[in-house]
Amino acid sequence: MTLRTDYCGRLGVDDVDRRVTVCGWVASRREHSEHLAFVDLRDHTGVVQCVVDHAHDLRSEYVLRITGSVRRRPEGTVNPNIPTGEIELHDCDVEVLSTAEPPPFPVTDRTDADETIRLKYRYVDLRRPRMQRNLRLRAKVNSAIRRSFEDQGFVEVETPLLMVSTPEGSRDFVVPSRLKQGSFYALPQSPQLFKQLLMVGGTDRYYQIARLARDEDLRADRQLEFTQLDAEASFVDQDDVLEFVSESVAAATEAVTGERPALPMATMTWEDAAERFGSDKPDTRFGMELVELTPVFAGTEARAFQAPCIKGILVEGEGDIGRNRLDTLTDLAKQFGAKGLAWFRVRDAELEGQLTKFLSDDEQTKLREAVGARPGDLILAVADERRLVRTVLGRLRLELGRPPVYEGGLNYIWVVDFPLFEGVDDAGRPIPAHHPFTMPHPDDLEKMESDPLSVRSQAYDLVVNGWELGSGSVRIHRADIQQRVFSLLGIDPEEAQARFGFLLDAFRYGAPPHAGFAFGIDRLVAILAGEDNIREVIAFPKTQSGADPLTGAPAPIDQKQLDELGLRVLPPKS
RNA sequence: GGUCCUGUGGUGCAGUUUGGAGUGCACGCCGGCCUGUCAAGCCGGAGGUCGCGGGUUCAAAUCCCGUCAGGACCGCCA
Repeated sequence: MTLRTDYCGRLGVDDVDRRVTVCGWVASRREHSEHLAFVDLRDHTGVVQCVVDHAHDLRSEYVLRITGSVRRRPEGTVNPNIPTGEIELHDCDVEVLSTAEPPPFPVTDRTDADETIRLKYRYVDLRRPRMQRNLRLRAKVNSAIRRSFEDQGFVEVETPLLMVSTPEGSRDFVVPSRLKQGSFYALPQSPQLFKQLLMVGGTDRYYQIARLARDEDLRADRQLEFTQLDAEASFVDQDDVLEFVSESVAAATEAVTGERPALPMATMTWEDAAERFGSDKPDTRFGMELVELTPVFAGTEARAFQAPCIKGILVEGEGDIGRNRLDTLTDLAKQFGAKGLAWFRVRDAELEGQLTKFLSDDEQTKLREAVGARPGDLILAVADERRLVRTVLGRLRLELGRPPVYEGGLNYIWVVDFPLFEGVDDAGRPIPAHHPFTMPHPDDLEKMESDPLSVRSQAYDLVVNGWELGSGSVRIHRADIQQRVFSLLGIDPEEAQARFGFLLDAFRYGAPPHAGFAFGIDRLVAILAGEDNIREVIAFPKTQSGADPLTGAPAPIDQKQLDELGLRVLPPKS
């Protein structure tokens, strides 16, 4: 026996003449006189209007239980703006279950209060329809993902929350051990090593909706703790992984939007993404692609263009851009590492810009043709090392043309054939682009030692609207290849044993070929919910400085707790 | 670690450029009136450490320095 018979927002004309009981919060009170008042009662399904004859003591956000009779509203008083606008509850018995202080901010979707206050009073904020919608949308996504993986034969396995700290990757959140003072657990940045162990353990197909933590600085799309769909499968290749992940993402999308994305999802090589979009997470919702200009200026007199690589982008209709804006863009380009930014305002017969006097007529004509410029357009170009040119222009492209992340549909795209290494460190050693267990591309194995930077890997990212949703790879399961990668990275056998010994040991006992993936559920849900910030789809998120205004975390702990852990806190640096 | 933006009754904002009385708008709150509203309406009222500290000045919400908090971004996030 529950306190209610119905939910507010679900009542309609079909319920006319029923005597119903609803529970909820006072969304608004419109008091006409001592003997006529309207109370809108809100629960997570919506609001329903209750005609109450004495409402003076029913204030905003009071928690009420109202029993009343459903009737059609009198002629001329129907409210077409709300789903329950055709009916109302009359002849109401009102029970005050709980009184309430006036809320710190309006509990509506119409205005947004300051986020600190919203987070401090998150329990009030969550009453807003938008937040309830986001929570429920997220639950739908989780459930669709689970169903999809279950249907594809994956088994859910939980992995430890307290694990050993490994030096790779992001900074670990660390938990002191009381039983072994001076030793620490780490919260998982990823279940990576455990899921590979599960493959060695014969699990065949594993998935998990995993909570993870990384002690790095926050962003609109990054929290200290976050949620990922994590999956791994044995005896599969890259295409299999793309297929089962695509299937689950499609199922989640369909559960929310009602529309199933076309499968298979588009793929693009990393090289293509870098060349055309200057990014490994290309936003393909708009054009403004990077145009190769190196041949155009092969023999140029212009010093600024005497560089290994020149690329440009066409900004349509911005030929009248002001000097201020150009200076801002130039500053941005420099911030991204460029030496400068070349710009050309496209006029009818000529180009206007700081470099035109150094360019031949032929070069100017070819430049216009190469980018497809028309009078009134703007051309931006960067000359430098290829890698730098790509990223600088890629970022300028986003700065100039990128719509909000949730606009223009869902552009899922797989980026494949990532390089195995993304440059070299100070000691000249290659830096792994993914992680050191990533399988090189079979066609490139020959080049591993001779030209490591050109070796592709069997690593792949899923990107949507310029957001990296997730990444994965085929893993190395052969000791000889693993050994070659380690030695390229300068990790000798002893060190490898010290760092990943338990995984390498496991592989000695029969490792199946395996591959996997993980994608961020916070990001997926945010985009599906039309939010550009993942905090809006997390019930209790943290601020950019990692604080929770509601609970006060992080906070100092008692001396007694420190003593038990054998810890001493240093005085703050001055 | 860095760059930029923001901080003004409970909420959202204007006022800061060009210093001159806490000056204004909307919502909310309290009281009153009001029998068909729906962000009800009308009348009245209360409510302020202009984030905090210091400086300049006859005078600071406004200018300067520092600091705290929030946000966007760079670095960082294999």
